[in-house]
Amino acid sequence: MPNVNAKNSKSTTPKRLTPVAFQQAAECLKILAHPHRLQIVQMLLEREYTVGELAEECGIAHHMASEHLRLMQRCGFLDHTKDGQRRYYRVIEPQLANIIHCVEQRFGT
Amino acid sequence: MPNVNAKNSKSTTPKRLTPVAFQQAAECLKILAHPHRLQIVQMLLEREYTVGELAEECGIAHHMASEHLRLMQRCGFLDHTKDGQRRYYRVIEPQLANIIHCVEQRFGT
DNA sequence: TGTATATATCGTAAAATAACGATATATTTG
DNA sequence: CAAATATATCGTTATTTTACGATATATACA
Repeated sequence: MPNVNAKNSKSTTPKRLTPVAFQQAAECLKILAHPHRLQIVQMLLEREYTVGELAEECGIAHHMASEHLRLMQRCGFLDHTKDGQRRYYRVIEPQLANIIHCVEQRFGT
Repeated sequence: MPNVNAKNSKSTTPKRLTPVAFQQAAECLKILAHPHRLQIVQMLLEREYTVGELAEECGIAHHMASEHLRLMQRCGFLDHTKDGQRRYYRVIEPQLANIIHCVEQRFGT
């Protein structure tokens, strides 16, 4: 049986992940796997938005948008900047652009 | 305000998705967002495997692997070929390779 | 200071998901 | 045909997720 994940491999090719890594990855993907959260991330990949703007665009209550943003901030997808009463959210996880791109390819048009 | 999703745009750049598309995308991502299913997909991107082989490698009961495979086949991620008692599963959704690559980049090493 | 606005958090109830034992089906082999 | 093997499905229970009203906090502004 070939060892697909040699300990001292110097290659940069993808490797099998540990059970803990799969666990963490699943938790993060689960956060993303929600219609409104996907829409929010897509918008934030374009530019920053406030909680209220995101809520309006998604057609949901403001406190629900706030909750979605809290979840995505907690798992490292997003961060925000305060400006008066407003909070401007933005994407900080680099892989999100690529994942949303996959979603657009698969479900767009 | 710029129109980011012009009806007659000829560009191939990503577009905002419809609510239904976000819904479908979320359902598919939810299927993927499970530690054992992620591991199964990673293995199947390498080559075909039987239910039993996948179950052994993941350390789960065979009937659980069967259930994961059924879910992923139902949403169009996988398909299988029968060979006697065995069923060889494989990936048929093209975007899965890229998504797993993102996961490996984010959670690997 | 009082009121409005923007955002966040809490408690709870409904819905979805996950895991598991038991059982079923299909195929191979003796 | 009977037993063994590989896979699939069923029924149930525990856990997680979701949505929502109510409430809280923080800032702006009159």
